[in-house]
Amino acid sequence: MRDKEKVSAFYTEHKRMPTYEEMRMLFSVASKNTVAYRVNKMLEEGFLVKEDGKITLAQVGSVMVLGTVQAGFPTSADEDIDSELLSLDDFLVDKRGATFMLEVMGESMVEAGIFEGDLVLVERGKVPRKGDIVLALVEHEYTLKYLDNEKGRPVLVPANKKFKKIYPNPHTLKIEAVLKAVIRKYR
Amino acid sequence: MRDKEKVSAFYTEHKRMPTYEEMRMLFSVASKNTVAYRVNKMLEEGFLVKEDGKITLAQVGSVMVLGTVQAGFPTSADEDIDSELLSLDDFLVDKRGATFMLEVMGESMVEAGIFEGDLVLVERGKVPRKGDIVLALVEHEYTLKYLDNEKGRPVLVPANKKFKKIYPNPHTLKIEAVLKAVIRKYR
DNA sequence: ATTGTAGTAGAACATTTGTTCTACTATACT
DNA sequence: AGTATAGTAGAACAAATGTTCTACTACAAT
Repeated sequence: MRDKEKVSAFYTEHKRMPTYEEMRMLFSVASKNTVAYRVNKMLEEGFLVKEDGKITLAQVGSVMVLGTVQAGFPTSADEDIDSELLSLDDFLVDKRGATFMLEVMGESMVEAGIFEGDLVLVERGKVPRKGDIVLALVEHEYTLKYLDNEKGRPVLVPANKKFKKIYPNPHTLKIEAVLKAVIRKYR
Repeated sequence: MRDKEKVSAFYTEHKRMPTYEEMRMLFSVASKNTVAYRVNKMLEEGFLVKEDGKITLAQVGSVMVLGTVQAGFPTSADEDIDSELLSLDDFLVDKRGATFMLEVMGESMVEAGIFEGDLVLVERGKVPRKGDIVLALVEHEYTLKYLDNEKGRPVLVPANKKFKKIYPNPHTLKIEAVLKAVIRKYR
């Protein structure tokens, strides 16, 4: 395992950068200067960056972003694919503290590709627009529906032909949050 | 904004904990001891933890995990919902460096709730099992299909009635990766 | 064989870190 | 009024941090 991977692994495990002393042990070297030497290289390569005198990873993320499914992996000849690293937290969460994860119950949004058991990320306080999928409170029940309007009145539209549109009382209707993302996790 | 939020915000922005001096400025206090005093409280409350003499956030994450959609938000009377914080990176990525994100092209998996434009997280090197959705290389083209077998021979099964099963040559079939998650992101 | 270069080692160094001490202030309680 | 108590301030502190210096080694190039 190369230095870079060790540093990355340390960061993922401890949620912070290793100190020079810790790197000295990670790299299995005897001198702190050797660490400084290698750290400098990583700085030059752009793998690490220095901000306010503190050394940090240039890219904190956990997934490599490739192109499309059809394109697949870059011809695996060159083994180290150093495309962009992405943090899913940064990618999917705009407003920390206002973003919540809920599990989907029911089949009312199957045609929108939202199945029972899926996880949804919703953001509170976001202004809902027509066409958004929203988490609404109707008749003391929370439900996930498309938001639309007919003649100025809000309508909650399910994405399942078997379900009916809901015409809630505009005054009691409460849009709790707006859908930001759907996540389906496999084993 | 309370201390905790300031520390969290600093962490999200800088990907590291603030030093005492930085906290002193964040909290707008004059003495470093005041910082130590408040840090101690946060340690007692369990908001921060000390590992190897280093202070870190007890929970590094960006989304609050709630129950089901039906349950919705805890009766918003008590405004600060301090349920568990989750990091999507930790949640969705097992093997850092072996996990890739690709964009879905085509409609061959719509019935599995995987639409064109969705993002998939795949893991390389994972041993594929029957029933998994896999990223396979057939006829020099990458494709996303269910993996099954008939009479010991591998079959790639689309989740769309309009598409046909694929019976690839077992010797040339290459399973590049296994599907770990599907992500659909809205505006 | 000599020269050059990349990497390592070990020590010395100035800063900065987190900690600890005493002292002061404000507020609430009796 | 007096007395706790929680919070802040400022200074002093030891320990650890990242940096810098010189010296040594191994290998490659000419």
